[in-house]
Amino acid sequence: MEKAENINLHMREIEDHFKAAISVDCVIFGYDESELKVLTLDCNMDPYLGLPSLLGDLVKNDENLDEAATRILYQRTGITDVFLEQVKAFGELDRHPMGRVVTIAYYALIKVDEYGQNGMESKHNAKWRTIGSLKEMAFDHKKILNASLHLLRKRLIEYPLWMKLLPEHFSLPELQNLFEAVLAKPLDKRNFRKKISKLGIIKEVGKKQEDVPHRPAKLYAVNEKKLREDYSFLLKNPFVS
Amino acid sequence: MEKAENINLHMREIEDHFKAAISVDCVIFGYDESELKVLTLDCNMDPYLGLPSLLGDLVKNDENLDEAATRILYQRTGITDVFLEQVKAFGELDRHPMGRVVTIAYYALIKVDEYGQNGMESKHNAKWRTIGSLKEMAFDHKKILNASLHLLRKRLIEYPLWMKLLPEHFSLPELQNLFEAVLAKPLDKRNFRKKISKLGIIKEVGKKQEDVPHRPAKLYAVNEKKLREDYSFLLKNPFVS
DNA sequence: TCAAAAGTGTTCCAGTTACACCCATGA
DNA sequence: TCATGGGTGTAACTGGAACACTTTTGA
Repeated sequence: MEKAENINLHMREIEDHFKAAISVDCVIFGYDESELKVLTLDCNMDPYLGLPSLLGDLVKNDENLDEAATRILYQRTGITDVFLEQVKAFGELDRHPMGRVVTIAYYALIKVDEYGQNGMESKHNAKWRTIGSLKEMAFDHKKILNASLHLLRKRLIEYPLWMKLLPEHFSLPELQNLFEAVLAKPLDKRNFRKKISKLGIIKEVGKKQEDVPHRPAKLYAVNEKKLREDYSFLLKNPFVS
Repeated sequence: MEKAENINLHMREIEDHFKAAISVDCVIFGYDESELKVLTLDCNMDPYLGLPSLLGDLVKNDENLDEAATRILYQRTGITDVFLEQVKAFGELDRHPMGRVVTIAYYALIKVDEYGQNGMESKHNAKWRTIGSLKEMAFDHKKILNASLHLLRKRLIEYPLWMKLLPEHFSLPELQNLFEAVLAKPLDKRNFRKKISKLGIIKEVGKKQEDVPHRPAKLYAVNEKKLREDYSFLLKNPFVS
């Protein structure tokens, strides 16, 4: 009796209670020209007109949060098979001028060369901007970006996530530049190479850089076999376990 | 013109769009009798009748997520000044039988002795259960617990969060037991003591255990001065930076 | 032959692990 | 005096940090 009342009360609460819109915002990281970049739009909403914003959308009623993030990525970039991980929820009262919108932040890692091939950048008005150039952003997106970058730095040290940002063939100097760009600090070349080679998850492809005005670097690719043995979750499931 | 339309479209989307209820669920950790425990309720909702559940509530329209978590803690335990950190959002479609409820998980660390003094346990029907005993839980709360425990383990290694779980005066064996309970693995006594003493954030209080049938252990307390120097954020702001 | 970046090993220090015995207390 | 857990140091190992010169290519 009392229990049934409790349940009814609870049902009513959910039915009648203030409900908020739920959105997903994606911090889409790319690595290009030795710099870490984020895909942004120009905000078209007061009072943030013209400021860079992340790519986001409201969550639909038939998709869970991961699916919403995947959909947004696909709609905005045409890319599937993306590495995505949830960062956290942001729910300040005043974070959205149109009302209460709680947003779930995700970060994504994509290969800029594949994205560029689809020619999606101009189609969707999305712009790659370097991390350093993003001083002011729309909504609380700067806060979201900072939290995402913080997480990315931790993840990059723990897991070989860099493979999600690089083209199929890459050189060790490129890889080191990527680390330096993400971690925002210089690394020792010899120590870096030692650490990478001990991981054993890259292999030479027998090619070299071309058209460079200096000694060309050897090119490497991810060693899928070794990767499967040590980090199978990175292949199977795009979401870090 | 086009922009204004866009904004109107966006407003309408937020106004009209499917909105979900947003809740906060708290994984309240406590340490007692050499075991890591979680504060739970008995679920009174089908189909989870009688299963242990976390303490949660819907988020109100005038509070942000952190405030909601703090309020839930206070209402359920009477404790203020709690250490809280967001874990992540959980938003599976079928996670709540009454409809779409996206929940934001937090974990909290409280001192069981203070909580017990308030006599809140019986008043609120909340029960301390050991981690090991929680095999099946209501909703997706087992998943939430696992994610929270995972985060706690990482945090405990990085920061002296254990001070949030221990009484004012504690012994080194107690502290080591806490680590072993959270990490679920045995630690070497001498190495453990070396590491703790090198941190320099605890000091002897000049007392010993009483009423133990063996050599009594020395009691320690947190060295607030050193803590302020090294981890001021743990005192100022309950949320990990 | 020069400029520019690629590539390569060794030494040192610090932090982690492994390990065994004596001590203080109450019964 | 015995049982129980508290308290202590050292040696080997491992991972990270510092560091400078030779090689390969295109211009």
